[in-house]
Amino acid sequence: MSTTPTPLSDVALAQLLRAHGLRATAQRRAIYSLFAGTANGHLSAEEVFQRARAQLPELSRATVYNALGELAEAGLLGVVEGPGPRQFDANVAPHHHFRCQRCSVLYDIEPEHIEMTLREPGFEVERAHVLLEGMCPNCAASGTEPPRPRPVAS
Amino acid sequence: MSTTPTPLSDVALAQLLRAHGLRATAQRRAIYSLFAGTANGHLSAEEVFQRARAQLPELSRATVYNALGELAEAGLLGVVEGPGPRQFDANVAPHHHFRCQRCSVLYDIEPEHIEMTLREPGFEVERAHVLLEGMCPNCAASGTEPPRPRPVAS
DNA sequence: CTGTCTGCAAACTTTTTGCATATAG
DNA sequence: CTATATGCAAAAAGTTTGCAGACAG
Repeated sequence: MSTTPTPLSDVALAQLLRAHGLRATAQRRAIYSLFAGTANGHLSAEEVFQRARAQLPELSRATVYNALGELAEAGLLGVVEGPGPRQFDANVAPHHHFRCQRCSVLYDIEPEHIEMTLREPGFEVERAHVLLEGMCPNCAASGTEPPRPRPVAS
Repeated sequence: MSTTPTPLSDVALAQLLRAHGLRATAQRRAIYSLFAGTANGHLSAEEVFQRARAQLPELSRATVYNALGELAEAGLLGVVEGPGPRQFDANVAPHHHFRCQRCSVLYDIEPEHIEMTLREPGFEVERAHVLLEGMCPNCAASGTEPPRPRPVAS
């Protein structure tokens, strides 16, 4: 469950970055490839820093924060605010989230799975984000174990 | 729009705090009364600190953070996470929020005004919070003015 | 009185910034 | 070659903690 996820070639990665107005540096490629490699990838800046440093030991936190900000601004990453550090999201399409109160894992919820109608005259809604909280299927299945604090980057 | 909102007597305030297992100190009364005085009150820890210090010059930030945490834990205040500092909310009942992208003001949205159905087997939803973003009636009315940064505590 | 709360200061976490150097295009 | 990005270090912003003294109940 944690072996070599490399669905995008380095070249394709570089093209993608350039297509979005960003220079294709080694750091940005390494950072973005972490997300491109994950289907349902939610990572904090610190997690990105730890993982990317495995490939680029020189990498600094400032660069990680800069790069994540630029990738988000370019529309290549989404941002999920919530308790604890900001989470960056490989899934750019509008969607919702479910945070498990037991294991803290953040799940994507496709917009089709939430039917929503708003009745509020005067408010021009541009975006809607639903944050669901409760018990995820995994934790619901594993009975009444003690809550784990926070999953660490593997 | 900013004059003497004191709908709860000091005594009632003290009783309320004690009823929730908290000692009724001057600091907690001052802090909680800021919220009790606002219908749609959303304040950050820093805003609370600034306003409450007007009544209690000795007040320290640590006490504000402690008190807000205790009030939230006691169920007297809600917490709204988002971009920027945590916001504390006088409205304890479950409800949603609308953040104006122009003026950054956070509005309460009553749950009745959002109809929502979730279809996700396996996930046991305990709470749902919708964050809407767009243009509030005020800003929509005032045409195309430049976006104000963030409203400061008056 | 006694346990809880406060104030102060210091530490901690997360994120941003300034500046000299390195590198993509 | 030049504008942009990086690394480092320092600072900013937000929040938590330890401890001695103060105060509610």
